[in-house]
Amino acid sequence: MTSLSPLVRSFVAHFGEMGSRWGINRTVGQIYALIFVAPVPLNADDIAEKLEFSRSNVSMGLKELQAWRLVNLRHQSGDRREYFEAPSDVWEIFRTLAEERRRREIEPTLSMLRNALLEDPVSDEDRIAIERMRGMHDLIELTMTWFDDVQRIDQQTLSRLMKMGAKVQKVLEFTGRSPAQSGGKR
Amino acid sequence: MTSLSPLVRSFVAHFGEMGSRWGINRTVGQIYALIFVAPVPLNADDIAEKLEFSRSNVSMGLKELQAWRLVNLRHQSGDRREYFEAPSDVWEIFRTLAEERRRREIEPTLSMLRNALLEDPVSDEDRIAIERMRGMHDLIELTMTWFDDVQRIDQQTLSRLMKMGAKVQKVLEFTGRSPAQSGGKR
DNA sequence: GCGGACTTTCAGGAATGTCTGAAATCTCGA
DNA sequence: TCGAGATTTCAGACATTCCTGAAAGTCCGC
Repeated sequence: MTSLSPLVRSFVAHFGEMGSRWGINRTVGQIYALIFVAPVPLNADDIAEKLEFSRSNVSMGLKELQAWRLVNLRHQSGDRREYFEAPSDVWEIFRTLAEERRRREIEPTLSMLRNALLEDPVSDEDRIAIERMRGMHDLIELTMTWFDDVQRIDQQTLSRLMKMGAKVQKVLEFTGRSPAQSGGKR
Repeated sequence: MTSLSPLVRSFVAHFGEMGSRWGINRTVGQIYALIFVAPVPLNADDIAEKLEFSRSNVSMGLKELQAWRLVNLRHQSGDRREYFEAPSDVWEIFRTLAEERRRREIEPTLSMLRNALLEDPVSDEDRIAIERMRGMHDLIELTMTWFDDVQRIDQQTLSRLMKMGAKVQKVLEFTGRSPAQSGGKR
């Protein structure tokens, strides 16, 4: 196997960088970038060789990517090694990422906030703190409900909706739903 | 100034944790959490005392929060110190965060991808890599355009739209635009 | 149940990132 | 211009995270 083309090299480097800004470690980002642009599934040795990482480092990175459900395993006949590939559909990757982050980070945050909202404020400071937390809780919850809904829309329609952007608002005005009456601001 | 209530303490701790998972350092997360729930603007000494950080650590944290435009400065008459507060509107905080992340991370990524798309593939592998990168580029660009649009919708309408969730799809079917013909897989 | 191909685990060294106190800098009133 | 209060900078101590090679583990055909 030959070494990386400059094109792929720069892509890989960039996602290593991005990964580390998003709380994913650099090598994991690089491994994923490589798998993503590869024309065929790769095995751990391929990756170690191309990125010049130790074999064990690659093993750990792949394990992490599997925990994030970002890679699919393939087997090639007559070869016992495992081959890894990324979904070629970028939407799917984003969706998986969002789901995992939600499970790992958003849900625990929501549950911490819910607990806080049940507390009896022992002071004025607490009372105000709880008020603020409620604002955050409500926004996160609304966003998550919306996200659930949106996930059920098929991709084509979603694409179309997104391209409409703000125009959706116009369409909405025809639905008869009282236009901006009372409305809980905040 | 008395020490933190258990309620606030756990909120602060949680956001320290979250911060470190999102590529923001722990102390910065804690400082922001404290400012967010505080009933009044805080100065650097208040923060250092309540969180038991060194004064200089707080100074650096606040500088970072300012760079992210997440805090507003206040001055109190007869006091030369600077007081910091967070917007009490959580939407505004999220919007600012999204804008900054976009500027710092998404835009550079888009520009790297655009450069890649202009390259002449020197091999089959490159050709496929470019194909994949185009998919990613297009999705990011679509999302960003959509995001721009959505930002222009006022909060109340946006809230209403989000609560509709997938129902928006139904409304769309009345617009005459070919109703989900062919049907996007998945 | 043996041998070999492949993978994972793990202790500890390397690299990175964070936090501090001391000193420098800034700012404003007198 | 001075000086006191307030803030920032920065070198190095400290802490965390990452990465590696060696060793152990797993799996399968025979």
